[in-house]
Amino acid sequence: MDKYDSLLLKNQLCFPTYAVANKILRKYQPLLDKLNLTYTQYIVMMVMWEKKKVNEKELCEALRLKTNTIAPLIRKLKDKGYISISKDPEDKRNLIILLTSKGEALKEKAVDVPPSIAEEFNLTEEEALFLYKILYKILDYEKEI
Amino acid sequence: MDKYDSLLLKNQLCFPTYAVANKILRKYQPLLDKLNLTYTQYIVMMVMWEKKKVNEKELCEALRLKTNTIAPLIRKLKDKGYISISKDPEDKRNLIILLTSKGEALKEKAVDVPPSIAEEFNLTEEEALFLYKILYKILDYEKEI
DNA sequence: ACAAAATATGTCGCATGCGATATAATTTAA
DNA sequence: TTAAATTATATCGCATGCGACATATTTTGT
Repeated sequence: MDKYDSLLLKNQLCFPTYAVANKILRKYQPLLDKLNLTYTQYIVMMVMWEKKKVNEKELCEALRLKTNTIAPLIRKLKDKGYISISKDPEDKRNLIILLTSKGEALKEKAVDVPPSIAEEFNLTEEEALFLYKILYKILDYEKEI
Repeated sequence: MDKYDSLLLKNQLCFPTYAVANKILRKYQPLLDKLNLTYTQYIVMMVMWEKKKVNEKELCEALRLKTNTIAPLIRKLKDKGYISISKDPEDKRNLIILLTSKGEALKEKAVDVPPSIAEEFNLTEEEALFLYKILYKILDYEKEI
């Protein structure tokens, strides 16, 4: 075991994770082009289709993204008419984000979009399930200090 | 099974893959700051430490990235003095990218960098191996037409 | 009450990644 | 042989993601 072995791409989990994420994005983009959505806009819409109403903090938490990524994003979706944005009168720090009827209607077109990554990349049911479990284990893990 | 179930974040493999990749990047960045490298620059250097000499096409293939991502990147690494770039006299379309001695020296500092993602996120050995296998299965899979 | 801390969101600058397109060099095919 | 196809790389414009920092609002501590 060479002391530099950990510096080989093939010995690092970070690299295939990063490369697979890129590969999946490339797979989705042409499908999402038909909806005139980017991938990030698409996952925002997925949250909106599910929740109908959220504030920005909830959106950040659901998507594991920061406010400085989300803020410009929701403005674009508002411009497209899929969501509305307003201040919460109860607590004016909060943004209330609502799914519009136009946004709701987009859901019909979106049903065709999500390719099953498992099928797309020829994974077995077992592999897909295992992958799913491990990824969420990583996502939910908060290292104790 | 609702027809919209596939539009739930929790039913899609694409989302956790994307979110985990982001999470890993956030984990690496502060460590790489000490080397004054970005993550993408870091994985280029990993290839260079291993191969010493590549052309741009080989780099793109190793990192599964496109030339329009790699091109500006290698120019920055050249500016930092870690690699040299020249035309191949044999075939002037090719770029020859060489690790410099300064780049080689950086390897010493980089040995400390890679956190074991498995340890970092509390995965078992078995989980890490399985994850690794599935990710590379996806990366290497080319759908037949 | 009211200054200080906490919370939610926003702006800025940087570094990606990508598709579309362009350019230069080499290979191929009629 | 030489125009067309292929190959390798570069440029442009767009949409992220992020840390650092700023702003507005609410809560907290004394």
